Amino acid sequence: MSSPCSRHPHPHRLIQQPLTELTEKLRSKSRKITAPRQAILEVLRRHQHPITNKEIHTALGTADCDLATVYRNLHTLEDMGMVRRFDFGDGVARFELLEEGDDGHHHHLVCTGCSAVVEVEGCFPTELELALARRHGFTRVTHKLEFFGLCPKCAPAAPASP
Amino acid sequence: MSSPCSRHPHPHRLIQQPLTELTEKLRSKSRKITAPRQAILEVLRRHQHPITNKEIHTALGTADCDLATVYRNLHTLEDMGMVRRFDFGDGVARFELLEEGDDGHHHHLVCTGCSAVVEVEGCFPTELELALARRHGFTRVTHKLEFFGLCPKCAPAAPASP
DNA sequence: TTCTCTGCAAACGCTTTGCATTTCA
DNA sequence: TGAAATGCAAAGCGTTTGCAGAGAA
Repeated sequence: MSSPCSRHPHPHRLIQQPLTELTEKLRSKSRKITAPRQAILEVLRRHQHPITNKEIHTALGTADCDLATVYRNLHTLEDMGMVRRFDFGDGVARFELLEEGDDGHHHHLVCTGCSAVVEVEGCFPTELELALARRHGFTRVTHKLEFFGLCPKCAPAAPASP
Repeated sequence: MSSPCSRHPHPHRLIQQPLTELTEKLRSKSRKITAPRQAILEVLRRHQHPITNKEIHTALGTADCDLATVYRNLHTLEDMGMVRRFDFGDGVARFELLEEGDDGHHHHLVCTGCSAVVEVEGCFPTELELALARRHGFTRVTHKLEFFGLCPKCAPAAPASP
């Protein structure tokens, strides 16, 4: 890919951060380390693609807590910069745990058939974004970019197309 | 901008299509030309940026119809390819009327302060998208891309930043 | 007359919120 | 003890849907 941006240090989303490191971050901002919160972090740590509140809630299993608590915690974690919100355009928020020092800026290729997700290394070229900002006098410009298509498994089901 | 895509024949969104041409398109697909439908098309024709169902409903004024009718009509128009849906990530669908022959693929720069919208000429380089599709074996790959930032009017309100 | 569309009202799914209670520090 | 977090239930919001009646072809 010709012009990947530099904001993307963790292309494989393998969260190496131990749970203790995560809870430490909570402690440092005087947030309490509760059972639901730890369980939610564990679920996020195990998943390498964005997951919804409901999926998190289901994945909690024994460590079950109220769905509202999941929502509240994801807001908290987002505010603290520990988690990043993604929008696949289906009206449901999805979240990924962030590695230390990663701002989480990256994109996905989502199968419109089976919802399989591939993490994308490329990014909208930064120069284009800067040019755009300059041209219209905007500051603090970012972008949201997601790709959609049919994965190899789902492709045969649909009529031929490039 | 280095690599604009070719799918964007109408950068200024000045809808020149007369209402009769639009209703003709409806007629050709055996959809009825009703008062609410005409009024909705008129509203869309007058607006050069994506607007929400509720905004359309409000803009109807005297030609008022049920909000559900607005929703239903925008689905119909979308299915017919006369309108394109956009998602600014705030959980509300927005629509733009399409010119004949335009598939509506373009992007926006949205002010996070006042919601001002600028239509963007640039696009994610097609070659990158194709490379991405090839690499992961996906077909029919498209993307959703929107830019967000602070417009000149809203910039002073926030602390200095590039 | 037939098929589509509309209004109305109810329901839906995701998300947020108020409040009393519990839990962590 | 005090601040923060939780469970529960209700509400909020955008959107969809069922149904009976109205309207276009």
